[in-house]
Amino acid sequence: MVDMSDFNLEHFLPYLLNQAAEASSLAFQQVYKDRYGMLRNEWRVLFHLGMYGRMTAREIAVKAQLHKTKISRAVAKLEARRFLTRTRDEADRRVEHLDLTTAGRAAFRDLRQVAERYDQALVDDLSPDEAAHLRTLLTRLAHQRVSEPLRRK
Amino acid sequence: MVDMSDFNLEHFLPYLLNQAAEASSLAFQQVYKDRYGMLRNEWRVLFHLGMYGRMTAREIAVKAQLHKTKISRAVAKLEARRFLTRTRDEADRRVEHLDLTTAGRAAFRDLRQVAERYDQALVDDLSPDEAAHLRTLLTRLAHQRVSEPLRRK
DNA sequence: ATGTAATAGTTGTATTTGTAACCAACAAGC
DNA sequence: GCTTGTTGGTTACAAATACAACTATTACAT
Repeated sequence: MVDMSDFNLEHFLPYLLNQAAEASSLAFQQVYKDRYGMLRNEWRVLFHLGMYGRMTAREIAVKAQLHKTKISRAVAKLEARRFLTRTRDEADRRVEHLDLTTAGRAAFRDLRQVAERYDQALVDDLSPDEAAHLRTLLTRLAHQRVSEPLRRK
Repeated sequence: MVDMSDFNLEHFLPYLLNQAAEASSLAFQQVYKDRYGMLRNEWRVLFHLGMYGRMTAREIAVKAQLHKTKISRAVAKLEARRFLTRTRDEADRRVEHLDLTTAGRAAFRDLRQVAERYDQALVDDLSPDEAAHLRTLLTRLAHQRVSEPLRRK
């Protein structure tokens, strides 16, 4: 038999993860967009600074696994909207340190609270163990790098 | 205590799902881009037609949860590259039926094979039960619609 | 039959993104 | 010192996306 395969698109992990990511981000995205006019990358930068305090663009890029141009643009927007300030490092003048302003911290706390409840709602019908396990698996997938099995034939 | 919260960004499901989706798509994306010059939506349309046979744009949009403009553009590109053909429905002349060409089916089979092995590699260090459970949870998340807990305060 | 609404699909325009090239500051070798 | 390479961050331009408005066709109500 030539065309034998039990592949199922609906079960294909990259596809499934994308669908789940998309669906689970949708309503939350609406909140930071409507309340603060933020885009995804701006929200991410805000949360990194809110969670971890002062960071440089590069540190955020590494931690969030985002390209530096995305950070650059997100930072510019957040600065324009007075959610953060930049401080040039005097020892290494290439680097700039980013800090949330009072408004930035307020936005962060507001959105964090939304995120917290939203996350809770997402795992509402899972047992705590199940939810924890899910997060563990996803964390592993998020850091896994596959390259071997893609060579031709 | 004013600013009390045990929220953890790295555990926030929408964030985690996005990271996992991004990471798990990366290498596969490289393949359909390099081999066939396809974008994500084109790959998705190709796979829907490959998996389910003749469909209309709207049917794909519903099944893949994609906006119709994305489908429209992906179909146009796939048609230009001779991976599919359109046939106007004579009974309802608004509708067009999409079919893969021979080249389209060949590309599909090639990529499906890659996808199959790639998926296998992703769950390589999971037990079959664990992998199945993961897919079940993700499927549920992909279809879940949360809206309640986002109202302010 | 005729007017109104709904549906399938496309297109226009403003935003966003991706990629590469870029600038400025530092580091290291000679 | 200079020259070469690296790093932190920005910018330019092409490509991709979102959203609304659009065309064409069908359905439905009167």
